[in-house]
Amino acid sequence: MIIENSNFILEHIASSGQCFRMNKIKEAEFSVIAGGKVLLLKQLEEQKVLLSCSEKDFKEFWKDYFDLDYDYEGIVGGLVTGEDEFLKKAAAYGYGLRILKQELFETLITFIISQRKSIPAIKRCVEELCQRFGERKTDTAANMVYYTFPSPESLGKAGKEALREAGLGYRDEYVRQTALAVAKGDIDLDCLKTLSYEEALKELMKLPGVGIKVANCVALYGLHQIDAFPVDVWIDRILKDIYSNKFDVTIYNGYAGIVQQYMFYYIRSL
DNA sequence: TACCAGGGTTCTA
DNA sequence: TAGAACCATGGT
Repeated sequence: MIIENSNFILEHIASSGQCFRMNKIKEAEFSVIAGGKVLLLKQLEEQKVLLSCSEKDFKEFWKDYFDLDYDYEGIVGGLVTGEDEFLKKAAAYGYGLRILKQELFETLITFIISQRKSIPAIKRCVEELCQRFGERKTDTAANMVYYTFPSPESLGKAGKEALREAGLGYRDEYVRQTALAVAKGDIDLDCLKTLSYEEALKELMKLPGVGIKVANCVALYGLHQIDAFPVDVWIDRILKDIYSNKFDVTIYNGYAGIVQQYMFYYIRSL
């Protein structure tokens, strides 16, 4: 099926460092694995995308996953015509970026893995985990064999050696213990969705390997707390070098996380 | 070959 | 309480 939507550029979303299982297949064509499904996408025009799924799957899952009901055009347009010179350039450069609504457990584990790793290394590591501990599936429409993201149970009972072989390094125990906590019900991920931003951060940071930065990424990409503003080494450089540590995030109340995403994407291109 | 990566935890002063 | 040291591994 074909959908038309403004501010939806696959190239930018796939390389924005918020999801690690969206890959470029060839020019303008991408695959993404989420929710136990695989989807192929092709950018036909700036506002036109071809999807391999049925209309039913689109309505029930992918539309929400790509947050297609939210008006990014208004926000990004506001930044482009705003007064902040850096954000003007960032918004123009990253036009088409959206904040995905990813599954909570996958977001939690992948961002625990992300610490002190480059994006290509994270993607490789996540794929390795899926192949070792996920479920093997075949999609006839996409003509693809793929692996789902592992369940909390399968990661919780994974051996330390197997996790090391997947390239987790010292994060192996973080992943195992966190997966175990979810599997045993020591933390109720669904319950996090009912909490405020601050309360959710507090709960997330009780988990091993989850500090303030990872918790903010989980809040933004997994809980869709759109005001979350994760500060990693790149954002930290911007706050210091561009804004002399005087950046006022409260100006962007209601969409700070989107601002953060455009900053991150732009600074990495420089 | 060095250096760095969407950091967190623990130790030390 | 703030800052330094340490952690394992892949990409460039």
